[in-house]
Amino acid sequence: MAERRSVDKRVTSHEVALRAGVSQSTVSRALAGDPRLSEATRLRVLEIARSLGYKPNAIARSLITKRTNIVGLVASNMANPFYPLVLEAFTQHLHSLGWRVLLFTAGSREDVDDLLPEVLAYQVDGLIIVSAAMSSRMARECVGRGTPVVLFNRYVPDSGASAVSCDNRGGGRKVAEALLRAGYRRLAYIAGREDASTSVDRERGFGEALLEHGVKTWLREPGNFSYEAGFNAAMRLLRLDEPPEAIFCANDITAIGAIDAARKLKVRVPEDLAVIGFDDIPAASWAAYNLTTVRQPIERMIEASVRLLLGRIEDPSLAAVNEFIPGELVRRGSARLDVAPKEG
Amino acid sequence: MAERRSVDKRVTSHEVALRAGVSQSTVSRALAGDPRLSEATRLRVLEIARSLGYKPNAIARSLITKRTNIVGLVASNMANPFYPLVLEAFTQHLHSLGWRVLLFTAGSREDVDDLLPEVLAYQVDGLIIVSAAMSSRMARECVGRGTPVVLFNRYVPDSGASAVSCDNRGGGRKVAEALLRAGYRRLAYIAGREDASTSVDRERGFGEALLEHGVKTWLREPGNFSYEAGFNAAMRLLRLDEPPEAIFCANDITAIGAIDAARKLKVRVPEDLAVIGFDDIPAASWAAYNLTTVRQPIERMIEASVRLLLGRIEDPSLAAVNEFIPGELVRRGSARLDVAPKEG
DNA sequence: CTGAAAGCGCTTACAG
DNA sequence: CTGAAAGCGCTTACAG
Repeated sequence: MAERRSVDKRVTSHEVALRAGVSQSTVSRALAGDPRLSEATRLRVLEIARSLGYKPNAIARSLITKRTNIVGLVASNMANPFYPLVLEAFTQHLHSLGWRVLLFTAGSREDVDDLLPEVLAYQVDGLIIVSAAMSSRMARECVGRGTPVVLFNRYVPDSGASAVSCDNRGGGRKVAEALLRAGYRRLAYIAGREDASTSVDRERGFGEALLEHGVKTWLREPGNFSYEAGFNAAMRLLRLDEPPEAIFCANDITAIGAIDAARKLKVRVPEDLAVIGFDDIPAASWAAYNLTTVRQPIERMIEASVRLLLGRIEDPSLAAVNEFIPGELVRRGSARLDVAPKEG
Repeated sequence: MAERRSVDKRVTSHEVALRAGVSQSTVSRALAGDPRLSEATRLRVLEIARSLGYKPNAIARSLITKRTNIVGLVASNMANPFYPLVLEAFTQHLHSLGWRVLLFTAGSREDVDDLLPEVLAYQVDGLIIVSAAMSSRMARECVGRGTPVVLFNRYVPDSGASAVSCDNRGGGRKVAEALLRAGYRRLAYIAGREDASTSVDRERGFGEALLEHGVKTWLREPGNFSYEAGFNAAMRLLRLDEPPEAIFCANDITAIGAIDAARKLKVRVPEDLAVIGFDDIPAASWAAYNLTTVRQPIERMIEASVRLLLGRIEDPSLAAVNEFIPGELVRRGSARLDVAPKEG
């Protein structure tokens, strides 16, 4: 056997055909399960394919079918434990449906715009963009090539992209109403990034509900969805001459930082201060925090996103759709929502 | 314009060639930056390509070059905040080098084995498997097709796969030695999954060092790397007639659960109990936990993994390599390592 | 029921 | 400096 072997020993349908004594087309048909093939040939080809470890080259198939069965997933902000959960749920859901995921990370709309041409070069059949927007130019580009887009926890009206989001505004309202009902009056909001619709919408719902109930003013601190921002913002709030009785935070990590700041200042939670977050990440239910929060319905949001995306991949004539899925207020120990507060 | 337009408007090199009045090969060369092309044609072609929004089809290119520039990344255990960080670092590092990431999730060796044929069908140039192993059969399969594999925080000797891992055994030793030096004697280990080399090696190093210093026995509880497992295991340990003075946990999440259990039982950390973790996830430095832990050097581990993988992609004759990178003991508030404990 | 052939959109020797 | 042609590994009309 002085025969030269190529370095890479990937087996092709031609080799299978050779050994099976059939044409290459027949091999292709056997693996595709074409019903026209005779049982005998099909079994023989399959057996030989198996013994050689043959699997059709998905790249070659994609070129001819013009379908890669790949979804591009643009993720962001892995420092917030909510998003790894989203990422994992997306990949598992898509895999179970036979799809592959090409992963990218991008923090801002600009990153997304820079990245998208690279993603599109790989001919992804669809695009999921988590928690980041895109320019209308790039949105048009996607529409132009017929690549459907779903925005997750973001929306860009008239972009041609579908969007699935937690009802952040409604969530903010629920928090405001629960706090008011429990007698809290002096309230504060610690924001996330100002360019994030999640934070903006949560704040908007919160403020609207306060106004509707006659509460005209409240405190506000900027933030960026991080523990440190929550810690520092709460420090500033709690050192005020008239500190807030309750703080609503743009997300759970921020709320956790706020709780630690309160403890550092010997402000008791919930006796002296109520803290409410948004997301319901695993740490929210850790005993040290026991955080009251608005739970984002991850499973429903993922399910809706995938349904909308695959629907438009199958039928490109479908219109873009926006879905807002309500979150649920999860009552734990960081706020006394069922009784009037101490001085209420 | 009653002309029919195809649904998908992806532009090809042929269209660019047509408009530029050159051959399709010339378009390909212009975009590849072939130096033989005249400046004039190159610029003209590039300008037309730009105006049409043309980008070469990476799938077609891959078919001919037999290189996809895609790395398959098999991730696991997103519930442990350490791994999203790893995932993000990998994608960013690979992207900056011009590589794409095809993402899969798998919890066990069996999952990996089931998944790998799908990954390989996409002709990935290399494979990174995070925190899970693979059968030697699949490892052989990868070697056979010339697809290099790097295992991250796992190793499979003689598999042909490279491996990069934190020096878990050394980390366990450091913890044991620091505790003994500080005077702790009655010690415990809360394990992770028994099939995880990370947990096994940490425990081994811990036990070895104890034995070498004459400590012959210690307590042990099973676990699974989760908060709940840490909480429950610590509950059992602390209710013992002679509870441990210090608990070393297989990872940070487990340690955080253990701290919360201690607090629930009014056992003070670190006064009555030292708790030490492994990973140094962000939550380890949250004020509520202030966890002493062994930091895994993520950046160095990622850098080494990518270097080993790409090295073997460029030169398949390179041998598989195992690298163990030392972790650093980060001293925070959950253990008194610089003084003898109360009753020491 | 099966095969020969075309073609997906590129890259890259081979010519000139 | 540029073009015509082959070919990557498939799928899928088109024949028979």
